[in-house]
Amino acid sequence: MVTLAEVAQHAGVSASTVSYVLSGKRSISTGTRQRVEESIRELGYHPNAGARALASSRSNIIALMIPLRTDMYVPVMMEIAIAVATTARTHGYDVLLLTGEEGPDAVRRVTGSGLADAMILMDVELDDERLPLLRGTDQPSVLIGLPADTSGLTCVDLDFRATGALCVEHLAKLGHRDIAVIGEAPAVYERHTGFAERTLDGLRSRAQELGVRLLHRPCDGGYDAMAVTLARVLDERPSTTGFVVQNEQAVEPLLALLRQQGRAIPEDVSVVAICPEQVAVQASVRLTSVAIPAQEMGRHALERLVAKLEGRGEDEVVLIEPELTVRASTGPAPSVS
Amino acid sequence: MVTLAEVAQHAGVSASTVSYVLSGKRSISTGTRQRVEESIRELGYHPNAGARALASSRSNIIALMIPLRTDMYVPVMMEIAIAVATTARTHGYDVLLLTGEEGPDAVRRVTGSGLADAMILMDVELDDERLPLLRGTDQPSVLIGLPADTSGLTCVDLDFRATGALCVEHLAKLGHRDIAVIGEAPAVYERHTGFAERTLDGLRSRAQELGVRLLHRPCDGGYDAMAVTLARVLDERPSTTGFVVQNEQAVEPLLALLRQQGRAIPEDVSVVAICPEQVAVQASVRLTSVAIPAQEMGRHALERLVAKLEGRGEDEVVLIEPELTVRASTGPAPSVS
DNA sequence: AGTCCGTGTCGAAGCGCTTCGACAACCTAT
DNA sequence: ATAGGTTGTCGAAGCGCTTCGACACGGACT
Repeated sequence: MVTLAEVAQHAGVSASTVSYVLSGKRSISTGTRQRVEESIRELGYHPNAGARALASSRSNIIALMIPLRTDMYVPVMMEIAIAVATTARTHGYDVLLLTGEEGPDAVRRVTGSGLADAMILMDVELDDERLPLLRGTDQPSVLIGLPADTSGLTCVDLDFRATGALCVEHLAKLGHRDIAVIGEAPAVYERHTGFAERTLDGLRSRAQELGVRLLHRPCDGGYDAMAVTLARVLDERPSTTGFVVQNEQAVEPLLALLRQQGRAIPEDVSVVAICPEQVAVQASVRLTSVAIPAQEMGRHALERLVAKLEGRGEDEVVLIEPELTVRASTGPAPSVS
Repeated sequence: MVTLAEVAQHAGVSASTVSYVLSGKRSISTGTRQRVEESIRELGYHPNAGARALASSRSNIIALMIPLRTDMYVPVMMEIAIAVATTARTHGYDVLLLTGEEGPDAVRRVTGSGLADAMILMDVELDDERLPLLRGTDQPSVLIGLPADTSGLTCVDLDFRATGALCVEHLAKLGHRDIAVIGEAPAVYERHTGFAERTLDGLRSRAQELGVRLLHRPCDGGYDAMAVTLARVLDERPSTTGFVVQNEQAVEPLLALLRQQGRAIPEDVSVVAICPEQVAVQASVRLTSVAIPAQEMGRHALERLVAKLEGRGEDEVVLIEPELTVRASTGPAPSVS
């Protein structure tokens, strides 16, 4: 294990000089700098993380709390996590992975121990129990997702209300007057995860504005659940010609079931999905969809956080503008015959 | 920020005593211990991670390198990562998330800086360039996946060779004599990720033993790729009645396409999948499958690693026994008519 | 010539913890 | 009673780094 002191000796300078070469916090003559850098390379020196953290009270680590539930919108979570991790590296940070399991205690532990300099929370509930802790500490944090009360917090999220509105708009413009919304799993609503409710809000209010009828049903993933839900929907509103699906895991089942019933997409029914790009493209019908920009969310969150760490950047709510991509799953509503 | 010294003062003992209460490395009288513990609670003390790491040269952090590619077997990766993280906590460790992006440098950085005490590598290639580094350091590590040469390494993986064998066996026993294997994406084979090749090995050798004909085709995920692949397979081997699918993303497309061609599952063709339990259960047909035990792999890997950190535990290769669960997608081969 | 300032370097203190050796106090076996 | 062993506690020395103040030096001013 090579130490700063050894590098200093090798380069014929003092330890502090080496430190300043590394941090750039004081000016160093070109000659000295080069000599030091050469020594560092030659000896294969890596600064000791613990010592650094102790002396500077900065760990250069960012904590990322991901939800424990591995059964929901997994690819999105993963993509966000990866985006956070890779972006973090470009700013000199590493990422500590915390699962929701510990709950609020994890926040206490991390801030208390100086393990991380800042944290990113995913899967934020409307009234999340971790929020008071975040407000009560001066450790910077960013939420991915939107709680009910965002005062004093920095949040990054897709604008799900606008997303909902966009979907309705698209279908309405095509002449659909009866739209069914296949929502997330009931558990998601029960947990009051904001995004699902906000999507619904956006759907409903735009539907009302446009005079479109909306029927919303939560739905678990998988074929069986989707079959039951679809049957109920069509029973209650046989005139339904447009679908908005928010549960990734229900997308493919819905398409298959519709097809199976002899309803052609998009001739008889149109389907808009709210899902990652990849799902929309790989589905059995190229889906008109609003993409969930997981990568962008992760990157954004991290960059906001770094800004806060560097003293720039206020608390603010960043809502990413949704974009609807028209593909092959939507078309004009069938004319009433 | 409460320090050890403050706790010591509050409890009326020396700093070292508090430290020993915390670590349990020396015996402490019950009275003293209780007093100290009370002070800790009262003051809300959390040991400083950096100081601890510096003094003890142990960070209590485990690095987890996950693949960068977010488009492949994502749920499996995520589940492993979560299992690693939660299991780590039960042993007092935290998990640092590294993406493959940095490549071998990440290994150098982490071992060099003492950022982590040990590491877990996922997505190991047969001849992975990180392996020499691992062998050259005394930092413990565990691979999830199996490289070509496992000497001096600890590896945890599903026994994919046995998995392949199991699939063929099951189909053969049902009377299928012509089996098509829908493999992972071509890119996976090109990267020489061991598991895909080992599965194929197992499939082939058992097929030969049982006198079954095998046709293997790599296949990207999604409908289009699957459609092309399936057409080729059926063209080349019209007598195919059994399928083994290894690419999660191809499962549903395959089922849909078969159905679309009027081939009933399992009456006309049988399908065995190698995929996470959830995929098998949620598919449009309940799939006979060999589960990829992601959680178990993550937990196992972590526990091996902790064992090594504690001086117990040798280098060894742990192959998890595959289990085939019969569901509704396989049945007797149609009698030749 | 003397003063002032900016630049580059160094020494030393200290971050909060672990751990080693020392030692007082007590208990047991002679 | 005395030697020998436990048991519980303390003080002090670092772990490897950052950072502050000091200072030497040379150039640009009066």
